[in-house]
Amino acid sequence: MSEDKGILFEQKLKNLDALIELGVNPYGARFEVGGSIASVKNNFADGMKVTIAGRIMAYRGHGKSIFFDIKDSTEKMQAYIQNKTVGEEQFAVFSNIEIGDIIGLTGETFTTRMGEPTIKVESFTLLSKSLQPLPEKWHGLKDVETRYRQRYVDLIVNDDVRNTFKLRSKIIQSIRSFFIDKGFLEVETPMMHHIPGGATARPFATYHNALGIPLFLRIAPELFLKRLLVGGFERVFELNRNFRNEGISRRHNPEFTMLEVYQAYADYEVMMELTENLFVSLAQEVWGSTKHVMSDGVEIDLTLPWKRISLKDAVVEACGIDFTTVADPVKAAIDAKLPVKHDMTRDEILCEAFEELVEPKLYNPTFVVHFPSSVSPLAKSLDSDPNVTARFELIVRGQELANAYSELNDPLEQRKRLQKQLESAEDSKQLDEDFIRALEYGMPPAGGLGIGIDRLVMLLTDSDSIRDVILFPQLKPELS
RNA sequence: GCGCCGUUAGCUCAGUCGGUAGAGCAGUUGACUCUUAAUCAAACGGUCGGGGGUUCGAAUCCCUCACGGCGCACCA
Repeated sequence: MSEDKGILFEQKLKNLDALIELGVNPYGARFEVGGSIASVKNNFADGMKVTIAGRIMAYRGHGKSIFFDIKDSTEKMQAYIQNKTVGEEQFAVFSNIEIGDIIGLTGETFTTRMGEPTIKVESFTLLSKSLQPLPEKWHGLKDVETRYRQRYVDLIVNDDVRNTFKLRSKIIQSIRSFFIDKGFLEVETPMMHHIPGGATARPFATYHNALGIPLFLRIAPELFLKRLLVGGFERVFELNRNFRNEGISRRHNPEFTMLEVYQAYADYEVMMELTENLFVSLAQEVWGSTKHVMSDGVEIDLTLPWKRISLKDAVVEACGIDFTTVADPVKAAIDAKLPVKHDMTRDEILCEAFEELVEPKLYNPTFVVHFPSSVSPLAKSLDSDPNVTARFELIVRGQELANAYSELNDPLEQRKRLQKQLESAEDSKQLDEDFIRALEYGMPPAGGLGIGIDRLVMLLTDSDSIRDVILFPQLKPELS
């Protein structure tokens, strides 16, 4: 005995031995399942012969008969086993089977006196013996740490968690269909980058032994997707993981799922329409409506059209200060009790004011447009005002859910902007020369869009934490 | 990294003023052939997150460490 797994584990090992003693293989193999429990229940009539498989979730023994609940990926239902139906020998085997075990069974449906659809077991096979005790049947598993660390237990026990992840899968599938139906090509670009680009986040660093070079997990796929525009793919999207070496919070996981979409000959306004249509179609699918009352009691209304406001106007509306023209922006910001530093630029203060005063209060979807060019190095500036860009952020429920712009396709301007950004960068960052070279071949004007999928799923499934929509969220190791 | 809160049986939770730890469920044994949070009976189950301190005595007070939650910071 190398490890003490507790008295319950020992007890279950004894039950396992008892089964082996009776000639039962406790870890069965392939089992021909006749159908799901949901299909049995949905087509229920007395006298049907059915074969199902699942995990035993509850057990009510009555001496010479036993009621138990069995659950598969679709649903839970009651089964009934009697010694006279299966014989004394098999009944003895079954009395060593317990909650948590996975079995397959064949039987005939009937309805109990209390009206419960039930399967009268005629034969059964043990498919997997469980050695760990399941959480309590009534209160279930609540401890969030255990729920995240041992998600498998969370999924066994908590149906709402299971449903959230089924919905997540459905949402992602719908997003794929939405873009594929519109002629977009799904592509996969590198996750390991020589030069991390497309965002300013801190990357995870790794090393390739055979090549002898450092590599970085991508912080965004943007620069590669634009290379594909240069290559002649006019509509592309990528739906996959990004990695950012930053703090973890209710809204941040180090690896998260991002959708990036690029459409040649379009612009940021086309991206707005695309975003609106996507969100509305997802809301219809998940909520059955464009409106939904969240668990905090506040209604989210995604009905079109959505509000549009410029960053500058949004800030003026919130605090009455126009940071783009005010004489001393630092002083004005300090007077407005904004947490600014003395070396911040006018644009940075404007963005700070937006994040502090505007963003948290935008509950219903709002396109905030015209971010300063200085903070948007990959976006095209407006012809009418070169200080701001053809860019929007979509804010819903106080969170940024999407970011899009008319892509800067002027290679000379792009080089200048990236160089300027490098000057202010803390650590030694490099300019992605190949990206510039690609632009020099000519990239069609295009609209580009990024959507944080985890946050979108949070919205649609009414989840407060990103950990509730990521199956295995990042935690510190549990070694104690 | 900082602040606040939390960690008691496998699970869900009590634990009073500092006096030596309890319940329900699960598990074990026994009874029971229509139960469904089945019921009844008995026995079992504890490193009170780890370590240190104060005290005659610590789950309880203090320090420290670990992990988690929330907030801040970080994050175009």
